[in-house]
Amino acid sequence: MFELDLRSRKPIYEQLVDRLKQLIINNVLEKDEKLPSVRVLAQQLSINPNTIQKAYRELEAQGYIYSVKGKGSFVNHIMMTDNSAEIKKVKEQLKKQIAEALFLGITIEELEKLITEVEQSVTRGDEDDSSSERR
Amino acid sequence: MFELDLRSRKPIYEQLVDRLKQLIINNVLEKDEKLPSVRVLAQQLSINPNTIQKAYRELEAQGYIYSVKGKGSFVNHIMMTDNSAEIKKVKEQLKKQIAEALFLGITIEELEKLITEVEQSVTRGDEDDSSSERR
DNA sequence: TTAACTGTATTAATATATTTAGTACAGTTA
DNA sequence: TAACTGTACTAAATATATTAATACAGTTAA
Repeated sequence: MFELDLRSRKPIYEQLVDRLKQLIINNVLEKDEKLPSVRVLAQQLSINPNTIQKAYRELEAQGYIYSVKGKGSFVNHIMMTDNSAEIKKVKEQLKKQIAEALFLGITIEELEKLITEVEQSVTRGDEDDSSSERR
Repeated sequence: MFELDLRSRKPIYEQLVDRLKQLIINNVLEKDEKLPSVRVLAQQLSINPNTIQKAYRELEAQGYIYSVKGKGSFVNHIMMTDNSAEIKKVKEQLKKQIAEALFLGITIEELEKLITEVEQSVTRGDEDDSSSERR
């Protein structure tokens, strides 16, 4: 399904959360699509099922997936009823990132270009994972 | 100088780096201004000097401050000669955050409003720390 | 019903990362 | 010289992340 960096200082379960979020956001995983079971995914990635479970639990708490005992975990079809807390968090984080970007010399034009880029790739449903690891 | 959340899962030195970055970016700390010495700040915050040192080392590596043995640590007046790696990192992170924001229902208009907000507060030199703890 | 799958929970052991503590050395300043 | 600065290092303590093993309950299909 994807790769992890076991040597990274970033915890595995956080990598999992980020990666799965991206796949959901970019429509690679469709609404109601079934995710691999904790045991299967653990075997595929050669890590412990508990670590997968921790990631799934976090994704469920953030409203990205829902889990049904005995059936599996699925991509959420509606956003969680109350995501205002999450929205606030993302906005705060964005403000910090934008301030840092401007400080580093990135122009407003570049920032707006980033937005349109992301907007297009998301609506097209691309898997634009510019973060790295293509092999 | 500021507060830390010792109960947070986020390492203290990372909180320090983030907080000091914000102060520098928002011009609360001016160019060439002297930061508190590692020992003094450690005492003020009731944490170990080594933790401060680790944060300062990180800030120096990222080009935000410079340190002179025997004199102290100071806010950098010029950005580091090569911050392209940092710029790339910030851009990647921004793309992820923007994708998440759009997914959560934040509109492009809101994103652009965020940019102008940040841009104005930075150029005005406000300490717009909307993240919290005003007392 | 049974067998094989699912999520979930719990406890213990292990590994890794963070923080503290203590000490030392070198440069600066008055 | 005395008191400040940054920096480096080792060791111990603490916190966090990961693994391992096991158990239980719901689902599905033979």
